[in-house]
Amino acid sequence: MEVRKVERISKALGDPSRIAILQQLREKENCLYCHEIQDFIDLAQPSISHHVKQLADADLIYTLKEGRNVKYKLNQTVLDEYVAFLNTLKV
Amino acid sequence: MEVRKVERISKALGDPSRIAILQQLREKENCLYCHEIQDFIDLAQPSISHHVKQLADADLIYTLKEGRNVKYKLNQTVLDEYVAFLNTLKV
DNA sequence: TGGATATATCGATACATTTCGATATGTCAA
DNA sequence: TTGACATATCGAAATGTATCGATATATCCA
Repeated sequence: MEVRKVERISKALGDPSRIAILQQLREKENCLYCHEIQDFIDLAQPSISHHVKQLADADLIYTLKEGRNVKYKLNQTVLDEYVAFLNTLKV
Repeated sequence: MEVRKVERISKALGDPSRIAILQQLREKENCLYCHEIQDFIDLAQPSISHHVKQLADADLIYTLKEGRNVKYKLNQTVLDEYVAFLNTLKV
């Protein structure tokens, strides 16, 4: 994995709201709707939109449009590749 | 692992200079001296000092004083714990 | 069609991080 | 002891990120 990509993913993971989104995504069996995020993150709607964009731009999540709703799923491949990179740092 | 800690580690990993330091630490068989960092990172000395501090504050590296030199080692336990946390995000 | 709902974008402000020169601290060696 | 070296800290400037209100866009439904 490219260093630039590792940087992007690490930055995306470096925020409590975004970590919470990923954790909730896991809780919801990998199917989280955008409007559900307001239930557990106390931020204005544009801020939430900003955070999911960071996660999507880092390819950590897929975004799937369903009418006027947006559904998210974890991109497990990218997460695995990130973990694989981290493991190469070990001796 | 606490979310606050995950955030700290992720932020530490979210910078190309700090990634380079960890990669070089790996290259050097887990024994990197502070003054060696200037050989592969083109930043002023205080900036390098700042970056290793971020890594140390995140517990990703140990710092060992040897006279006027400082030696770094990877904290493999913390890296493993971080990876373990990332794996809990998977379904 | 028109009003309501869901999400994204814009522009501004506040806050955090990076970077550096200057300087402090600590250690070695002559 | 003194001078040179290695690293850390400080303070300031530049840059990047988070947050919000306002507004745009797209979709649904009555």
